[in-house]
Amino acid sequence: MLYSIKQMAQMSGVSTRTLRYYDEIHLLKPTKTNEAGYRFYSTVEVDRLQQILFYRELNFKLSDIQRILSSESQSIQSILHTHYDALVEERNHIDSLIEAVEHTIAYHKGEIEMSNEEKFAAFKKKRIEENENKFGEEIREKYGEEAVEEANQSWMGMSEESYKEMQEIESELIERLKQFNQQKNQQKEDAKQIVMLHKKWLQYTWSTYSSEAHKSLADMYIADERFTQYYDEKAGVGAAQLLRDSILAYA
Amino acid sequence: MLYSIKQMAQMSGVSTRTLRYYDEIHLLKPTKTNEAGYRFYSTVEVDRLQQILFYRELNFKLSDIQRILSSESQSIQSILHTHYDALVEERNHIDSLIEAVEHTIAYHKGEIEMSNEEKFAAFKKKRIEENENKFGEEIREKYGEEAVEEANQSWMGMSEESYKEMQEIESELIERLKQFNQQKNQQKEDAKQIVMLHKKWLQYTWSTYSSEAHKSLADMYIADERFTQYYDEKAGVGAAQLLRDSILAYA
DNA sequence: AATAAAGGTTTACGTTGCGTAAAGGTCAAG
DNA sequence: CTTGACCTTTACGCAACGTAAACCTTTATT
Repeated sequence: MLYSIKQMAQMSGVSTRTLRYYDEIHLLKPTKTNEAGYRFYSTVEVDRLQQILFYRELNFKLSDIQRILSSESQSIQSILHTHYDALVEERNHIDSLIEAVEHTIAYHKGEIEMSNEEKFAAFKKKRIEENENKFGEEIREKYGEEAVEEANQSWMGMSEESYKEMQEIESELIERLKQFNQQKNQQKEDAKQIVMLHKKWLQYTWSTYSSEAHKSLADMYIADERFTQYYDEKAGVGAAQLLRDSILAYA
Repeated sequence: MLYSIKQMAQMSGVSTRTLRYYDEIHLLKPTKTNEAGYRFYSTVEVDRLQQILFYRELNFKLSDIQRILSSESQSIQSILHTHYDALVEERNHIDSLIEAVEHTIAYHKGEIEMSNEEKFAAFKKKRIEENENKFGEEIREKYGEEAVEEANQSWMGMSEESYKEMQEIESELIERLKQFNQQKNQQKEDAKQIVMLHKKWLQYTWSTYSSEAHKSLADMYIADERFTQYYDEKAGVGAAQLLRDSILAYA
């Protein structure tokens, strides 16, 4: 008993396109073909197709099904387990997504009035993520995992008040740097002050301060254009260079 | 402060390709472009990108994100809810998949020694599915939902013994049909016997037998090439036609 | 100022599993 | 001999980019 492609499709509930595709990728070949190229399937292929569809419903990729159907139970086992693990992980992922969407919905409803602290915490978290993406890799290489972790921890632990202080210190630092940058006769004392301010600012997140690390950081300021741009824009062109030199001299 | 595409990418942790793609689909355009075509982004785009990534992590499609970011909270609500429902459904689906894969694993381990009855049940289930795909629609139209349901039920309720009897009856039917088909002088009595056997065979699954339905079914035998092929192959060319005529005459 | 290195651009194919035409042969039936 | 019904191959479309090719700009270095 031979089935035409359409009969085969109707019997199994798939499209003829699917059968041609499976032929194309060598997943399921017809027993024979016509002189005209017509495909014909026997009961052997019907059974194989049933198996394919079984695994397909379990979300297996066709390439995996391919391997399953042409391998010993040994590797079938491992494929099944791998797939199982992937499914479990996916479920966990979706679970967390569901939770997150629930929160988002509640937030949009206005049901969750974010408190100031929560907003601040979210803000800090965002900053850390940004910094991680910006410099995380380089900094970890230079100062090690723990230093970075510690810095992030102290960031997250920082109160809104401390943050304001830190901001103010930075403002002063920049103001001084600006003036210093415009001076004709630059005073040693001014440079020292600036370095002090910068140190103070750093220590808000960098509990294990050392002058070595400070100098090393200063080098990065120049090496990385993003630092340079930041200070040059805020305190005038050359400010980053000036800050670096000052740190190297007086840290 | 303007960011180059690479800076933007590093800050947010996406690839430059992604940013170009988002530009291409009008999801995130740079604030300005160079004479040379270089893209530059401002903090506005940084924030928008953050939002995009937020929703992207929740598995939203980019087209949905597009709509979310450019619509009032009214439609945001509905998009969120739709997405939420989809996620829940997906989780349920995955849960069932996990269960199924567990079973499959156990089966492959040989832990589940399928009893004969279970095997038989699985076999019957498979037959029904095949039949549903083959003829389900047509038969439902002709005989109604209940008739089909009932037939399937009696199928599923059938014991292995009954099934063997049924098989034997079919064997005899086919044997008789074959001989009848080869006879020169076909005897009325032989035809009647054949119809009887077919009726008996039918009644294993068709508890509400009527000669009307039997005749109607006979017409289908000829109309559907799959029936025709089946009987012609088993009992010789012309057997299907013969069976039909007999049924019409003596049912 | 010339050159190398780094970064930018567009174009386009590959991925997964088919759906959906388009253009054109083949086969059984009237 | 002509319909239809069914078959074939070819090929674009989808989602969200990864990857590579070929080539132009900007920045850094000599």
